This record gives sequence, C-alpha cells and structure tokens, in this order.
Amino acid sequence: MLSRFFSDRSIMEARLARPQSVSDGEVISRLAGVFRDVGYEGASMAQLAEATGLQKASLYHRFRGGKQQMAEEVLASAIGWFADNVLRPLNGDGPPAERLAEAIRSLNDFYDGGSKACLLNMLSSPRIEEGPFSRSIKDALEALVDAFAHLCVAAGWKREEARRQAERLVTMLQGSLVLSRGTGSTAPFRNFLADLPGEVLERPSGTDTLE
Amino acid sequence: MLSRFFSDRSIMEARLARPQSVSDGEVISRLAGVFRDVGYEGASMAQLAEATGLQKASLYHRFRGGKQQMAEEVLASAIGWFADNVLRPLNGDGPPAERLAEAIRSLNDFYDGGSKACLLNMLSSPRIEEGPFSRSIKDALEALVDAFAHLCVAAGWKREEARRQAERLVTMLQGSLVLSRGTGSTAPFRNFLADLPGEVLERPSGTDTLE
DNA sequence: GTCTATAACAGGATAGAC
DNA sequence: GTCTATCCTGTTATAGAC
Repeated sequence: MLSRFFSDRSIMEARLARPQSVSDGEVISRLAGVFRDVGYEGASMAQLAEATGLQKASLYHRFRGGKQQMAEEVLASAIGWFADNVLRPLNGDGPPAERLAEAIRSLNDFYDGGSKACLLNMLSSPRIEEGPFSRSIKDALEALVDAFAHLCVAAGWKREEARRQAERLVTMLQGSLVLSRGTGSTAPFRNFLADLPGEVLERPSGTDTLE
Repeated sequence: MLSRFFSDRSIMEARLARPQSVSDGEVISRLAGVFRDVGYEGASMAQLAEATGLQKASLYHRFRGGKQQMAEEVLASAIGWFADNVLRPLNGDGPPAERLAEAIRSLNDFYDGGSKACLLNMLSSPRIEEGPFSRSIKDALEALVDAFAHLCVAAGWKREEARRQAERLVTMLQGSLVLSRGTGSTAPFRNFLADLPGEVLERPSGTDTLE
C-alpha cells in the first residue's frame, strides 16, 4: 500500500516538487505509538497529526480511508514485523533454546521492555464491533499460539500438551502487558520473559506419564 | 455517593413527585456494561443514556462530574463487589479448596463466563493519563495479587513462591480475558478457571527443595 | 428527578491553493 | 505531497420547563 512502487522515486523527489517530509515507515511507526497508547477511539486526528509531524489533510492524502485505514495498516505492519521476528524463529528448525532466545529478544524489542501495550488488546474494543480489526487480531493470536506450540513440540512436549502450554504462554504474555500497564511497572512483563525458557524447555515431570 | 442517605425515601417517592425511574444500582450496572464493552473513550453519552433508559440530562443530574464520574463510580462499584465476593473468600480462613471454589464461582459470575471484559483493562488507557482511574486500577490489581498470595500460603506455599504464583494467576486471569475477547471465544477464560485449583492446590514438587 | 431543547465544542473528513 | 481553511456531524454539557 501507499507508495510501494515509488519508494525510490520519493527519495529522489525530496526537496523537489513534492518532498515526502516523513517516510511511510516512520509515519506508520509513529501512528502505532499513538494507537498503542490510547487505543482506537482515544486517538484523535489532531493527536495523530501531531505525532507524525504532518497535517491532518496530509494524513488523509496518504490514508484515504481515514483513521480506520491508519489503524489497519498499523496493525498489518505490526503483525508483519511480528511474523518476521517472533513467529519465524519459533517456527524455525534450529535448537529450540536458541529459537526461543531470539523470539524473546524480539518480544522485548517489540514491547519495549514492557512499556508498550499490545495493539491486539488496544484495538479489540472499537465501537466498530466485528469490524476490520477483529479478524486480524484473532488470526494473529492464533498464529502466535501455533508458533509456540510448534516450539514446544520441538522441545519434546506431546502435541496435546504443547498446544495447551502454548495457549498458556500467549495468555501470560497478554496478561503481563495488562498488568504492566495497570500497575505502572514493567516488572510483570520482564518476569514473564524471564520465566519463558523454563516454561518451554522444562516439561513437568509427573504429568506426561498418563497418555 | 448519590442518594445513599435516601435509598428508602426514593422508594417511597416512586410515582410521586420525583419518581426515580431506575435505581442507582441498576444505573451503575448498565453503565458498567457499556464501559466494559467499549472502554472509556468509546462510550458516548448518547450510548450511556440509551443503555440506562435515561436521558443525557438525567444522567448529568445524577453524576454532576459527567462521564468521568460515571466511570469512577462504576469502577468503585465493581471493585467493591470484587472485594466482597472474590477477595473476601481468598483472604478468609476456611479450607483453601473451599475458599478457592467460592472465588472461582464469583469470578465466573463477574466476567459472565468470560464474555465480559475487565474494567481494569478497559479503563487503563483513557487519554486522562495518570488520571482518576490509574490509582484504583493499580490498587485493585495489587489487592488481588495479595489475596491469591494469601490463599497460596494457606495452601502450603512458601511466602516468596506464593507471591510469584499469585502474580502469575492474576496475569493469567487478565490474559485469558484478553484472549477471550480477541478470539471471540470464552474458552481461554474457562480454561483458566478450570486450571486454577491445580495451580493453587498442587505445588510443584521439585522446585521447593532448594530454599 | 426527568425531560426537551440547545448551547459550545471537538471530532473526522474534505476543498483547493501551492 | 503538504499545507491552510473549512465543513459538518457527533460529542459533552447546560438551561429551564414540568
């Protein structure tokens, strides 16, 4: 979307006829910051313009679908980054411990050590019920569960239990972000990341003898 | 707040001079439903009036502080109910299994089987940063951790580990509600409640031999 | 205490110059 | 592509009758 086919041209145009004052990636990134802070309804066009350094009309020029399209592209971008930096290592085929370590580093970056909320949570409640975000959010959560389950299987878990554990991990991730925001401390998120290796690599010893 | 000192009088006044068409408790309950669905910014006065069956001006008569006061009283009411029905059993002194069972029933009621979001999450992001909700939310989350920790100690956990486990449980609670909303299924919440007794009453056998 | 009507404002979105 | 200026709907909030 946007000037995908003109990304090089827009560089050449800088300071010329129609200089693109802020790159598309930078705009998306700054919009994301606002949506993550205050959610969809809480984000005003004035605030989004302020954050990007563009005027409202300029934002509408880039996103003809208005605020909704901005949130959609922000969400798509975040999901893409997540797929590249979190899901890919989890779904890889190297040593589980190393794959997990890479995913943990990415998670720490993505949530800035626990100081940034999750878009999947912040965009879950717009008045637009069953709107354009619902499907993406659901798919993203399930893809993350799948990826963790894949890793757990590689770490030796039985398929059934790997899935349950993966659901627990995604639950803990989201919960730790809620608590970090609610308590004003990043400790819950940091504790979650610190516990992750143990949760994945050390299976409970007594429970896997039944099946 | 409100007509606390006139609760009986307001009944006698019904259909007389100033009939209170909807009870205070009922108004708070219906307002809570809206805030839990769409959050603070997402809730408009028109929607709140619609949900309560009152006109906007009538709502302003009852809540002179406007929407913010409504959210404050809704939050205070929910926290009060939580203290009576969830924290009290957890902090009680009967058999841990029975106390937990009662708390679980209350949690299931409170979140309607996982179909209702948590106000502590939904009110965490208003533009009013560090606003009137932050303190209550932080205190409520910490009180819940304390109560679970108290129960874990009663169930035989060591104090340090009881606290860590309690934090994990509150994290799981919040996370399961996020996932339930995000995936459109109450399964994550129901799984959380189903796992709770095991998480509290069955301590890990291998990890408590070090200290 | 509730209502209708309306004020005062902020919000999302657009027009058109450059 | 960006800007200033503006439109118009929806929002919060108030006035005043009953």
